[in-house]
Amino acid sequence: MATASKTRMLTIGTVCSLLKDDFPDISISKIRYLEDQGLLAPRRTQGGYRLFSEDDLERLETILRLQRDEFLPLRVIRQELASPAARDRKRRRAGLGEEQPELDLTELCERAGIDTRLARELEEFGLLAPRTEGGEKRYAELDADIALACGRLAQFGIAPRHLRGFRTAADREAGLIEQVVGPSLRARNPERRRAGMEDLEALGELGQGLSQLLFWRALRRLAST
Amino acid sequence: MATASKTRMLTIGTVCSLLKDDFPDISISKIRYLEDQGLLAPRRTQGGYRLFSEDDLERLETILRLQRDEFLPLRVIRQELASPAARDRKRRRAGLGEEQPELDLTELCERAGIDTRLARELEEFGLLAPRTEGGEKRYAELDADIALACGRLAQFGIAPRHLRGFRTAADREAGLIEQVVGPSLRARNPERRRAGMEDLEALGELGQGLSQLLFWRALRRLAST
DNA sequence: AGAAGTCTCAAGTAGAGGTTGACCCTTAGC
DNA sequence: GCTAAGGGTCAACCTCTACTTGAGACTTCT
Repeated sequence: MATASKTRMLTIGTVCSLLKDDFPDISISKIRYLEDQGLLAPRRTQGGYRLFSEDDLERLETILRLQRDEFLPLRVIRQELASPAARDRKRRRAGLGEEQPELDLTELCERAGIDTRLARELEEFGLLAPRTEGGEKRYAELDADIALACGRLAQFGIAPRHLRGFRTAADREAGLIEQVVGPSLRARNPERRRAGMEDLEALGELGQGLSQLLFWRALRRLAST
Repeated sequence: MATASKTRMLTIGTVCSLLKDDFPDISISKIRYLEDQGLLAPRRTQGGYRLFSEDDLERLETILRLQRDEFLPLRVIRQELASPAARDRKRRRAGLGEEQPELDLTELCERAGIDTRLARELEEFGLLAPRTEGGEKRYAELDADIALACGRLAQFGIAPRHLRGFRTAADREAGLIEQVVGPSLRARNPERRRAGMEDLEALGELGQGLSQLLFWRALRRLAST
């Protein structure tokens, strides 16, 4: 009886109360129903009690999130979860970014009005993200704009390492949006993918607008003290 | 009977057969039902016949698409379509130091098109920051814009608690700038304070631009996988 | 041993999303 | 002006999803 007794297993009631915070309308009978519909398959004790692993718990959370936030019907959620095929494979360079011309380091520095030392530093802190191609770094146009902004900030005494936080914040915010539109973007239905791109665009605008407003408010508070 | 007879208007049966190709399960009764549910509002003849404009047709297509491909319930589609009233890009960004009129909760909710429950939630997570004055909460104009953005994000299933990160990021970024200009702003010398405000403004723009660019880059990466 | 928790299975419920039918009115074409 | 084809409302009905409830029996914990 060695196998898997290590990892903590949860009974249905425990699972239910754990999720009650995030999903107030969970219930024991609902969990059973979801199993009945083929969305969950918890282990069982010899006596027939359901035992939920951490993975089961996570899966259940995903189900509830898709249901609550994406309004997906269970039938669709089942499909979504059944196909881990959504993982990569597709080197589709679609949409949002049409193919952009790329720059090398010298061009970037010239465009941004910075020196290579600063560029190297920016790269070190993840503010520039070139792709390497045959030993050569290639920068997107966007990176030049980023470098320009950073260069000007540097003139105020704000070094790249201070700016790392900007990047991680942007990444986190994008990650949030990913959670929302990711499934659509990876959908098999091309119409749904297109809609996903549209949502991505809209959410991007909204998110950008929001952080802009919040940032501005914080600054104003700063100004008025 | 001169008015508006120029643009071609369609009867319900025509609309129905036009859409039959793309949406086989459309029906006259369904269109009527959608109107009943407040999703459509076609004009009427004196006799009471529905008359659909091209815009109505487009709107109907959108509804059917959202329903079929995104599985959105009508209630959500209605919201979705009702909101783009927020279309106006307000570049209004009054100077940092200026006095702004304030709003109370009701006004805020109305301006942002959200309900008080959401407003309360936003406040809970620090996205709205009213000042309390004699037991009354007073919101800045900026808060209304923030609430508007959050409301729209909520329609995408992004709840206030997911947005807390946006605020903390904005605060951290503002804090960074504070470190640079803070001393000037608190200086006794008014000339130096003025210069500090100018720097604050410039740094604000730069910081905002930077996080915008970084966010955009992260999204593009998302779009191209 | 006993209380608290869980099991299954059948039946019931609430709401979304329409459909159907009865009955009457409009509109376009002759 | 007549008439056929199409449209209007309204109430009742229907189907499907997503659960809930209750009865009766079993399991687990202490």
